[in-house]
Amino acid sequence: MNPPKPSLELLRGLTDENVLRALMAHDRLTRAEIATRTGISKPTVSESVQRLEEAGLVADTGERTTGRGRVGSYYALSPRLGTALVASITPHGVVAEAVDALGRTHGRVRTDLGADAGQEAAGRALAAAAEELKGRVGGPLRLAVVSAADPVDRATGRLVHLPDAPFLVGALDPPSVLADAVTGPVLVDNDVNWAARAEYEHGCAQGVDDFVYLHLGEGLGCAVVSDGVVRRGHRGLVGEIAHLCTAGPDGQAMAFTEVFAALGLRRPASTAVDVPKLLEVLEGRDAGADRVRAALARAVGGVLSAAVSLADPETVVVGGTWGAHPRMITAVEEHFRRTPRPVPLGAAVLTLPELTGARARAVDEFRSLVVRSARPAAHG
Amino acid sequence: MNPPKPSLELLRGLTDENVLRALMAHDRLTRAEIATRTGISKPTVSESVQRLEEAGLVADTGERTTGRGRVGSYYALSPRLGTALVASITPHGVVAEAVDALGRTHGRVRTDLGADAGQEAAGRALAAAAEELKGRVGGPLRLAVVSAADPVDRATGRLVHLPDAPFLVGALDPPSVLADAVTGPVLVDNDVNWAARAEYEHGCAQGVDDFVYLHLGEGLGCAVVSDGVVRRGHRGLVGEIAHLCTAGPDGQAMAFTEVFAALGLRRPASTAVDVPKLLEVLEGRDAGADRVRAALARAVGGVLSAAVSLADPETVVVGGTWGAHPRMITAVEEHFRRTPRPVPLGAAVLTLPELTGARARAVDEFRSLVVRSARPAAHG
DNA sequence: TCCTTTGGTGAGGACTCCTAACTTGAAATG
DNA sequence: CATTTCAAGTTAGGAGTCCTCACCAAAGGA
Repeated sequence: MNPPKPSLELLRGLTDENVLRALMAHDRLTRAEIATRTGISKPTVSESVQRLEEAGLVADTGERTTGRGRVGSYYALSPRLGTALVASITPHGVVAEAVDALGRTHGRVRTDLGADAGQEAAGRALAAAAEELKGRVGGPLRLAVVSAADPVDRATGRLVHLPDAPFLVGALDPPSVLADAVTGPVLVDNDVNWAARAEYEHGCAQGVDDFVYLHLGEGLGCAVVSDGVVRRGHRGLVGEIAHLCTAGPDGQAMAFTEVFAALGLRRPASTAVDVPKLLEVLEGRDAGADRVRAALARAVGGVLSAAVSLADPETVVVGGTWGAHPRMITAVEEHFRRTPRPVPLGAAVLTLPELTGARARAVDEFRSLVVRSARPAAHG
Repeated sequence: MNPPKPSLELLRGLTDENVLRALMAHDRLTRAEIATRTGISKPTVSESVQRLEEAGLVADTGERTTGRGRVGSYYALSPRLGTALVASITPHGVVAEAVDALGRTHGRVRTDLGADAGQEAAGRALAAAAEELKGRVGGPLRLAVVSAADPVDRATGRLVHLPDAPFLVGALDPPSVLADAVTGPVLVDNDVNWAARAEYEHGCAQGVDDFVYLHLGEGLGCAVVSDGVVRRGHRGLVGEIAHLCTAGPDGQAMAFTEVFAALGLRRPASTAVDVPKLLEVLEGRDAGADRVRAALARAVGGVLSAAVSLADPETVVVGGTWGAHPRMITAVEEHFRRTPRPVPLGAAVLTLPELTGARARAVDEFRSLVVRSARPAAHG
């Protein structure tokens, strides 16, 4: 609402931020290089570097320039800044990494979980992975970004069990599980949203500010990217499409998840999609397989009509264990092309996309944490 | 990506912005009052006021303080800043206003259009209204914000005719129609989006950062507010729900607009909803009316399931000629309450909401235009 | 008439950024 | 090996911005 109050302190903070951002983009720079990169004069940069060195944010690497001219000192972000934790939790296991402010990965821990490991095991694995990484990188974990294969409450970061949706990871509260290992905030979101971010930054939706990412796997979900940001909605449940009203096998209206029940494609005693069986059908050659493929295409088409109406995407990206299957893409596209408002359709291209997206967010968040820590007096 | 470069010019610009924003919030202030309101020191404010007066943005009103102490001079935004045009175009006519940077309305013009006036008449009425207002306020129209009762292309501001959707206002290109009367940018969006903004700022969704506004009138539309902003999507067609797949009268899946065809509630030779007939049914007491009401509630319920899945709203606001009808609200709520993810439902409360929303945007936009004009050298 | 009160101005200081010139020390050059 | 070249970094000085503090001016109240 109100513009910031002008002050010389604000100006100095801006100089420090420029210097820090330069050192986040290039791992080591001399003061003269920082000056040319930022466009700030050499004396001002020198002052700022001195301030930041005293504050412990920047350190002389000990390396020196070689070549003609005076020997220069290379500076870099202090290794004592610590790292950020990135973790992905799926029913199959936990993968965790530590990343620094330059976006470099400093370690990776992987824990496989048995089929019915339960949420306690997942929580323990996450906490253990964090401790392991903390020890390995030898510095504090300043924040964490967690991906979970379930809906996440936006306000608390806890996993949410919605009616008639599979609860793959189970009740888990990452912020409290990680409270001991991580000194700062713990950001949690579901894997589909992180995957969408990854496709936006490095994948097939690069630079597309408005798109929808449809995830079709054991669970059914999607992500909505609007104006370049993954939108989460009030509770963080954007994209939980299990109950979206769509067309069933015989043309009757039903919830998306019910379509799989009607087609006999649910896992026994569960609301999760029976992926092996579904893939078998996708490959099938008989008339029954044709009928199921058509029914799936029609059901997905109903979901897409909703996505087009409510998100107006430039493209739709389809991912997930069976969603990205070529025959599925073809079937959906063929159906979708004949609707009143078709949109280009593409298959997701990244592997482990949720980790990529979470990592990108962790780096962003860690960087602004570091920049903020350079201005202790800023209260706005 | 990169923080702004620190410079003394930036600091000065910030002071000027603080002074201007203070004068936008209170129509006349002395320099001492500006200093206390902004928290900036008196000498600095004095310098800034002098600069802004020389630049023609601020003017001595000639009024003087009364009471104890030295007589102070009241300053205000210069009347030569001009005004912003706000206009709403519906099939029934054109309403236009001029607003200044303080948010005060300076004139209102209303032109009724005959039932089949056509788009040329609408365009002429809009241009005439703009000229009339320009003459009446005696200054330039620096920008325009237009509401139109049809989908609007986000990139060009032109109206779009979607298949099987009524084209109420018709082909119209507000930016070119207003090019002569308005010196600056012309922002166009559809009435539903503006209405949602109005309900967000002054209506029943005040401060609710994530909600969906459903408009049920001759046309069918909705607005999605996410993180406090009306989202428009890639082409500006968020909320064009005519083809959203929902449940028909007998439970079969069909496009939302087709439900009205199936119920005989479309206007002859058109895809617009026959509102008088629908209202008659809403009031009806026989079994047929019950059946139609149930069918409408079910169809709207399907749309809401999509809205909940893809936007995760905190509340849903229903407006429009028949959508806000008490019996409609009741019927929809009764149905919606029994779904897996119900959300509080409310009726829209504002009259002429699209004008209110467009006016709010016009004031915002005009204010930042004025602030920008105080920093001629800012290139970022 | 004198005191109080308040808007506005002036002087001076602290601070930030910049340009320009200078210092430094190693590599290139002869 | 002496000299030149070159680039990193420092120093000096100046311009500009904001602030505090003191002061002035003028109207109202005592």
